[in-house]
Amino acid sequence: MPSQRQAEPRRATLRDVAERAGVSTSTASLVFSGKGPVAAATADRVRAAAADLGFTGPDPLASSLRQGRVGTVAVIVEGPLRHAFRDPFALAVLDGLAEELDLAGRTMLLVAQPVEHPEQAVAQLATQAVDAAVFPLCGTATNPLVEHLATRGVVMVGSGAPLSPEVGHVLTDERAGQRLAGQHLLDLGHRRLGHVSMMLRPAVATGPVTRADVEHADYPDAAGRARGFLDIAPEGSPMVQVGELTVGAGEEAGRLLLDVPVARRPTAVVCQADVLAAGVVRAAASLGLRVPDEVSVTGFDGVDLPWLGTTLTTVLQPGVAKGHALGAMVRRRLEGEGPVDEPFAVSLRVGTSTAPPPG
Amino acid sequence: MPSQRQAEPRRATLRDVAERAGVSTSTASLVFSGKGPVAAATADRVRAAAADLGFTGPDPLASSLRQGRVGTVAVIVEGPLRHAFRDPFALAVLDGLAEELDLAGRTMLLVAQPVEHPEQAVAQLATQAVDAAVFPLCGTATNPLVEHLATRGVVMVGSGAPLSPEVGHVLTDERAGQRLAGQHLLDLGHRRLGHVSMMLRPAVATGPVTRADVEHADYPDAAGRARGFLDIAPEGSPMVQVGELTVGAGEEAGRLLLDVPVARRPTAVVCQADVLAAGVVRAAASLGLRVPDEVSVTGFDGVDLPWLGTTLTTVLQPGVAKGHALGAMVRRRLEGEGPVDEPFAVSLRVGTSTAPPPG
DNA sequence: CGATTCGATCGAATCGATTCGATCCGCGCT
DNA sequence: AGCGCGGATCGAATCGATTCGATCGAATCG
Repeated sequence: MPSQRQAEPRRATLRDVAERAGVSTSTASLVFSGKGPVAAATADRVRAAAADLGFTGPDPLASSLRQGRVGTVAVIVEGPLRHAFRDPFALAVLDGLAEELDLAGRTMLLVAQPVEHPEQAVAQLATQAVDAAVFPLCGTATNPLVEHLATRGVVMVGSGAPLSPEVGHVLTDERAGQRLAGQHLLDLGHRRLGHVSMMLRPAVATGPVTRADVEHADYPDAAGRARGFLDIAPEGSPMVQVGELTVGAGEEAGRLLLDVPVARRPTAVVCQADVLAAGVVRAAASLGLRVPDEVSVTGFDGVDLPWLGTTLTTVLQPGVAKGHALGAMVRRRLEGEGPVDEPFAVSLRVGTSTAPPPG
Repeated sequence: MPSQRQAEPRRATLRDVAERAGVSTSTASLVFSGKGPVAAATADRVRAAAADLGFTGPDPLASSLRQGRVGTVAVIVEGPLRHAFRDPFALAVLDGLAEELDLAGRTMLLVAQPVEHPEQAVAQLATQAVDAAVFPLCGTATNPLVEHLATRGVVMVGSGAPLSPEVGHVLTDERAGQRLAGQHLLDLGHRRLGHVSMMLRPAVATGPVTRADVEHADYPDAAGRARGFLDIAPEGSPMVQVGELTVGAGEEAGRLLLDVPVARRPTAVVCQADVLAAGVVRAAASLGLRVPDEVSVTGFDGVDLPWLGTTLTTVLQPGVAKGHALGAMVRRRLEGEGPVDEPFAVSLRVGTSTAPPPG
């Protein structure tokens, strides 16, 4: 191999710049940070020297070390990104968060935490300097990262999980929200309801679940919504959980609920997410059932699914706004506020996917 | 406000640990990095001291400053995340990239670069320490970040853009790839082709475009694919570009091409992306045209669109693999390799969305 | 048994900035 | 003329580690 004999030009430092401008490094520092009074002429000399030397600005590392501020916020996402972000709602939250953090001059460090080995994320984050960590998507109730970050003194913010007194939350009342959708169906006259739940614990397959499964759930948000459904649903209403948050899984779940003798078939299906509801609508179509005439379907989130002919009746939870709220909470916590929980309001949006039951 | 009189416990440092264990900080450092020979007994004492003091490990900032290695790779995404990642292909690339970087112990710093004010990203990145920067989605041909990062000596890798000798690329031969799809249609007997292009420049509206627009395009990938189409398409074939990479925009474009007198209507539409092709399929459906019997449609990427009844005939470009390739190139460049371009192979996958023309 | 070598440990320099307190100078005020 | 003040600048300490070279004792070798 060609021995690269170009004595590595060594990038210019603040000291080089100061020297060239004939000032002390302290003065040069003031020029770039703008924190102290510097004569205009001096400042110009320093800037000229910097330009000559190709000095782009103080080294972020050294600067952060001294100031004790990094400007980076870890964003923890459970599972592979292509799963987590397949849900448009997750994307919306992420986007709102990004906008809000931008405003505060902070950048997102994206950390994908493996579902099977969540502890691996600890090693990954241990070598990264961060001011705060956000759990933007409701994940498991407990998370090995919490202890690590807590002892490091890193501020944590989440949206329902992980559960810990150290984590501040932007909290949706999942239970009441889901009840809203269920009640709407009862009001329309439905009496046979089905439910499609998000994953109640990691690594499950799509299939029926019981009240007991809900009690022992690992994902607080899914459990909360399931409780909301149980609050209003007649005893024995069929419930199915999906293995992943996708239209395909929703369709599979929908078939499980709808492909049964008509006497047992629910006249309405309450889904914990719009993507799942979209799947159920597709399942209904493939079974020759018209929505909403023969089956009503509700979702959760209120995301945009232009390819679905129908506008879903759904529990509206503005994702971008939720991201903003998370970002704002990060900012407040970095300013010294303690870990508090803040409510995030949801509401029912009636679309064209619900109607009175047939007959 | 309650004056917080808890004299800030000051987090333990390596020196504190060393002192408590009765060793020098150099030895303590060796214990944590495992870089030198340390007697087992000594190591245990140090670890015990660390546990007592709640010392989680060396401060990442100080460590990085000394070692000149941060472990962070900036990932630049043009436009709001909810737009960029609405395309499943983009997600797949991101995911592959994340996996590959993880393997190398590096973390992704996600930077959303505003389309209208791309220069704002410079300020954002200027305060962040990064080892490398990746442009995983083919963006505009030029980017203000390139100059900034180049003078900082940050390694850059992209997938087709920005165009600069400093940036190494994982390169899809867009033109040849798109030609594959076009040729397939010609072979089937089609003679009237239409084309749906991705954005040829930032901030455009969905609408017709000409050969000249292709020449002056700002997005190399869209331009390349358009050239591939032009290579094989009969003179005067209608072309439309979309304003955003979504199914909705594709549908709009599809209507523009297909909602015309039958004599002028293309019998096949070549699309630059699967999401756009999906939109065209929907447009055809809403116009009462059967796919593929009355209209053939081809896509690009080969992503999973379970909700679309059809399997698209498409130019297969495995996204996760491309992400891996990008990550691998980052690693090699950080090991000293220069900025080279590496080809990324694509192939035609024949699905159920193409057939011989009617009649 | 003296010379070597090796393993374990330490001291000090270094990475590249920020910031506190001190110094210097010129100006206005009395 | 003397005093005080504030703007501009500088020197030195500091942030929290890593690493190079030196030291020292014990084990190995001839």
